[in-house]
Amino acid sequence: MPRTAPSPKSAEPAPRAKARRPRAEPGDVFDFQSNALGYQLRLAQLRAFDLFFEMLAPLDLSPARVTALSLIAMSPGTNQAALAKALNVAGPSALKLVDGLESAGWIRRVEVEGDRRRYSLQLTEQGQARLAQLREKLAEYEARLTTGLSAVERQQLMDLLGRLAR
Amino acid sequence: MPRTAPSPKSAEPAPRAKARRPRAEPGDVFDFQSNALGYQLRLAQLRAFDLFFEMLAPLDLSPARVTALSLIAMSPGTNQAALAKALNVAGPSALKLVDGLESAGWIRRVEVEGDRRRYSLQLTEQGQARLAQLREKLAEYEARLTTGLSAVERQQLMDLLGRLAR
DNA sequence: TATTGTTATACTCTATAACTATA
DNA sequence: TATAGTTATAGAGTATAACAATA
Repeated sequence: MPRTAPSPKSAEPAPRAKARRPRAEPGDVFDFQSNALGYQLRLAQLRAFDLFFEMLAPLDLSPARVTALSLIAMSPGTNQAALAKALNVAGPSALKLVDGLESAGWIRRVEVEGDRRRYSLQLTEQGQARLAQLREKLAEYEARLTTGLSAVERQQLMDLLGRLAR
Repeated sequence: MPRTAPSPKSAEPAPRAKARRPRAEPGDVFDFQSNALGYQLRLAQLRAFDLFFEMLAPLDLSPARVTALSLIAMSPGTNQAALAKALNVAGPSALKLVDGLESAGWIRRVEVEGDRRRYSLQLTEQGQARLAQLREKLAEYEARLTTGLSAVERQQLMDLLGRLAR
């Protein structure tokens, strides 16, 4: 992604008559990035994802899986339909998240007595045991993501983002 | 996506012995979202994308296409290889962006005399004419995205995001 | 040999529609 | 009839590998 201009060109000599092509510079009327919040958001998101996968891929986790795992940990016994609704994704998407968490050993599907249509989603013993490690990793991730920001600035950023997503 | 807790439960009576399941609440040790900047970033990004497509789909544009279009408008005559490098995407991805912009009537591939391998990417007359409209739409998009933020807060957010993506 | 653009292919994430088995 | 979970399928986005034409 083009983050910034290659270099300031203000010190360059003016173009000589027709010797140069009309090549616009960042900051001109066709520069739809430099002052675009949507674009900055996209770049920040890309950086956050890169860092996330770098740090958490060894645990077989993606951002979406962590969210799903967190919901299951907070509401043990929940089912896929409730999970899909809470995550605001379609049924098959929730199913894949559950499949992923299950094959990575984090959770298990348990039959529900009284309703043979649904599964109760529960942490495995291994998953339970690994939650502490995950919490540490996530704290480390957040720390690295906000390297260079003070605690106050980090909170400011959270607040401003929250007011955006409202 | 689960944005906030359903409601504060602090006013509830304490659980009676074994009458309740151990159901954790947001803010507890398994809540990996509430205080996670990465998560807030994801939500804000989702909101930004939704709004973008709502407002700019009629122009056959996606965020990536706008970035590509902007680069072409700022560097008329550039080619796909240069575009791919500037966008930090693989060749076939740049090709699809160019295909999309071309079939939407924004740009055209022009043969380059002296090097029959490459195309010169240029705005069409129609594309040229629609740039002003696009600029307006993007300004309106930014305004709607930051509804509720002051100009100072918007700039703060840009700066903080920039320091994140560094 | 290297470069430009292209095609073929694959993988991920997302969605909808249709199916099954249960309720 | 409605619900829970699943399968099949499709589309957007990304990537790599292999290829043709040209330099």
